Amino acid sequence: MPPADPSRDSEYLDRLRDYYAEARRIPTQQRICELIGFASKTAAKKLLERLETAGFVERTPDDDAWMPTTRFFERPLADIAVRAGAPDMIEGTQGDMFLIDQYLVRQPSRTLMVPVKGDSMIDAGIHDGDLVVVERTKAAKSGDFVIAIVDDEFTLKELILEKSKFALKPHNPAYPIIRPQGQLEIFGVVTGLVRRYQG
Amino acid sequence: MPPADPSRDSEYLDRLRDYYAEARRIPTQQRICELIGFASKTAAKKLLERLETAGFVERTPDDDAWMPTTRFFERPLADIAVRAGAPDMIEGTQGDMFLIDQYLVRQPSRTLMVPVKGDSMIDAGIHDGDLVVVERTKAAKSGDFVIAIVDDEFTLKELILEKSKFALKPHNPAYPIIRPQGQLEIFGVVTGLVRRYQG
DNA sequence: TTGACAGGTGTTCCAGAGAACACTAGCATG
DNA sequence: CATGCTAGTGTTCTCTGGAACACCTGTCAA
Repeated sequence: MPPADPSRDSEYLDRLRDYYAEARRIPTQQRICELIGFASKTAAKKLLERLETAGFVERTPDDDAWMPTTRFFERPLADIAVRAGAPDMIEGTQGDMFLIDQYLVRQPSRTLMVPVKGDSMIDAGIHDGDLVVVERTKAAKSGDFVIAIVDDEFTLKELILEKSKFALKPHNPAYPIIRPQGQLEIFGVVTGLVRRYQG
Repeated sequence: MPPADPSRDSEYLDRLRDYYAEARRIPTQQRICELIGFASKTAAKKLLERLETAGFVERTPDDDAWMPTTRFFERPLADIAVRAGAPDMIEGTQGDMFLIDQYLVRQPSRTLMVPVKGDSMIDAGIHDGDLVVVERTKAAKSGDFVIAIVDDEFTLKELILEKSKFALKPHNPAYPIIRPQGQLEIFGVVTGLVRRYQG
């Protein structure tokens, strides 16, 4: 038997990551045995349980299968605060697509992307040309950035509570606070933002 | 029996997408029945086969399970500039579809995500806690936002040309321009930005 | 009118995925 | 030295996921 190497699991984890990149799922216990060379499924099961306590995988909500956590995809996430030198060890890999999507979108069927027009939210770091991730169902609360419908126009503002009435506050001193007369119609809540530089 | 509705599958697809967002896998035939209301697993199987020909799912390399394709992760892109009233037209599939990852990442193997620390770029709309998309290969040019290595520390600044020498300019008046003595080492070029609101 | 097809229901059957349990070899620790 | 923990092997059992097949019923086209 090989000596107990505490860093061996990270090598195993790499195998699982490679498999996930191809098949987009955590391998079965049987396939883990093939991938790593275990002779017994129990070893695979225990490995998964170790990876669970380490925070790389977790049970599905139905508790009938394993799923990766965000830490599972963590490889291309560089920690610039800690690292000194040795930048080459943090190369990204092919299979890590859809990390961003999963980071931003919780309920796909209720989520859409909305391009930002204008600079009324510039002081909140939301620029013209950015794309905001909008979740339609979410109940908007004071302090949320929302897409509201004012005079048949869509507008992105912060929802605030002013004397127990809702109002829309731009983040740009050049624009006034919007205090709607009747009902304030909220199209959706901004849950994320995406920006692309240079072309 | 309900009338054959050609757009019914897209509603089913939404259920699968929501399930995938939670459990990170295509549901089993049995669970598809629960999610949608099918009484027979065969209906679930045929649905998956339809979605395969439509290009939303495919078989794993081992041909023992279903996995999502890139089309599975497409999000609707709303054009609020056109709007005028009818926001619900965006519900349908007719609008443009859009892949966040593809939008931000051109070369996955050369791309990584870097969390932003500090507020030295706040005036450029880059906040503490944002994630920037960094491409390692790209040749940096004046005007680019770059991750540079200064004194063994990673720092995010704008690369500028000052008297035919490169320097690093923060976008926050509280910080000074960095004029490196010797070689200025560029780790990568910022090609995108991702921000998540509320939790 | 008559197919043919699409989208379902219902049923049977089997492989395999995972749980559970007993057991073992190294390695640390008191 | 005993003790216990960790990371494995090997085995059995159960249950479920999926394939296959027969059948049903609206819709549309010829």
